[in-house]
Amino acid sequence: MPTNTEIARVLEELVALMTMAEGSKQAFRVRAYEKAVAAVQAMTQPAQDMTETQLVAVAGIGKSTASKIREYVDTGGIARVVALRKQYPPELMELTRIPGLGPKTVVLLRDRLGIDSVAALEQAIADDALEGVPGLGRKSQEKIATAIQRLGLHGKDRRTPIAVALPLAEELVARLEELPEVSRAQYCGSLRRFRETVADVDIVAASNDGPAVMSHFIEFPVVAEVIGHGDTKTSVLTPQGLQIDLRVVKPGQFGAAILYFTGSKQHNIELRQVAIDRGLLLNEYGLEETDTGKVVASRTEASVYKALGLRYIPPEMREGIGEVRLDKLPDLIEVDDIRGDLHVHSTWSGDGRSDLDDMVAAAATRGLDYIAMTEHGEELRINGLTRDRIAAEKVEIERLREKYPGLTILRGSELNIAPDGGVDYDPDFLAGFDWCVASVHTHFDLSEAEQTNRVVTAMQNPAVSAIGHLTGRRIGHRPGIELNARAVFEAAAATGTALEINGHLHRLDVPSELLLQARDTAGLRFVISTDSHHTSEFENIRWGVSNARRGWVTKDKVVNALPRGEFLAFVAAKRHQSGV
DNA sequence: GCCGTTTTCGGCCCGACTGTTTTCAGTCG
Repeated sequence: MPTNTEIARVLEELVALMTMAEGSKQAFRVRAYEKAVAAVQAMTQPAQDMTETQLVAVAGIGKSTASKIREYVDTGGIARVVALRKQYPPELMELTRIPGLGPKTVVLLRDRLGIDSVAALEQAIADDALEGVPGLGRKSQEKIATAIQRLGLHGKDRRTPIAVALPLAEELVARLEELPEVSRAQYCGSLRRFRETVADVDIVAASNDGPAVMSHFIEFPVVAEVIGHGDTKTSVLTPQGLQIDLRVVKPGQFGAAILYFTGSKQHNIELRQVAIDRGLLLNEYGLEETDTGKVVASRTEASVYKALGLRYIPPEMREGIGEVRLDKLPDLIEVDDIRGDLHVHSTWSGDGRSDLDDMVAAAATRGLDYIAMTEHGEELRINGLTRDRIAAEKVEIERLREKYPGLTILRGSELNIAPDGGVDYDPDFLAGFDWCVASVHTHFDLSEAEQTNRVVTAMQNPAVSAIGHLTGRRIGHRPGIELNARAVFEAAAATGTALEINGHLHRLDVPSELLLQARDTAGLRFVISTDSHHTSEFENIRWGVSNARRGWVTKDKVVNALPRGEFLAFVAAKRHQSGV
């Protein structure tokens, strides 16, 4: 039976195919299906269990889409998709990946020249055949030829992991803010919304001299190629093929501009709808009265939301999945709410890079109330600690407890979850730890049922306080393990086991789309951890919190936002239960 | 295709840039 993610995927294919059929991404039918994709992604209930009537009740899903979803669930396919695939085969669809080639041009090329694949297009260019086609000239042919050359290097569908894009964006913003002409700069787009991969980096700069900013920008060392260059908008490529778009607006328009460029597209469309209902016009320069053109708000994002009669919606929530129409926004977790860090390594673990004293000192400096030292369990052969080594570390931890009386140092372990759900050490030895996080580090290729059973079994172990980096994914490198997410959430709630939200930019695990699905699981608790191996990595808490916010995680669900006493009570409750 | 205290038809977000046009279509975000 298909999950919501799979249903959303087939609807996304329908969006692409309909774009060809309609000849435009802006076609109302295309946008309607796009809305339906967002609606399915935002649902917390499995669509496969819903009747057509129930599906139609979901905002953004009408009769036609509902029946297609049922058709997909019941038969494993959608006749309309199959028919459209025949009309627009995958090889032809490949052509739309070439920047500059949209549906109209692709269809035109097929009708005029019989071009139905990238290879055929390359041949046509070699034969100099494109210039005869209406609307295409010498420049178009050259642009397309270059675009094909670097297809794969930066095709429209290539996405860059946030771990690569975020540091680059922060550096570019700092560089822009050093320019005398620039008063402020901010990266926007999906990066600001904290998506785990991005297609490009959008930056907005406030300045009264756009052309000057642009000429500085195209000289930045990171710029390998200039794609487009205007007075207010410039697009460049990095040597790695990542596209950077820079927009310059007047300082007084900065708020409206970053709101617009942060998106998401769907969020913007909904905001503009709200504006229209109020007789207002919203664009990247401001919110103005439609009749008079008088600007109502533009300097800050907050002022625009306020003028629209809305509460400020944090960037991480702006996905157009219902946040605009919420009566009350959730009280999202913030970095300042975090009181402790419960997944920390030192050089006692083979892969630790700062020693125990430095790690504890860094935690104390950050003002944390409690931390858990969670060195790797013995089953992780390269990095894990034997019982003797754990006893030796215990002596050191007791020394540090005296040195830092204001910091509660829990003695723990990051246990390895075996394929059968078992963990390192024996029950008596495990009982000596204060806090254990159990994680999957091996056997990533078991079936969904086996993986689910494995994780649920580990949760039933009274020594396991939390499950570390749930899916084990490495963003851009390794997919996560197959899991029945709903079963895992329910078992975590039932056993009082927290789910870790790992703040490493390479992990961000639990993924935010699963966090969204977990919203209505009663009693489920999270712990936001840095998984630090070096003192500098305590900063990862920012990313863990951002990922949690993307999943609409509220403060009351985060155990390491609890004051020390309440947190210790949560730990004790799990350990005293007999293993449900 | 979806939607509706302006409801069953007629709307549907808005603008920059490019290349090809003599005023605009296509693409993109």
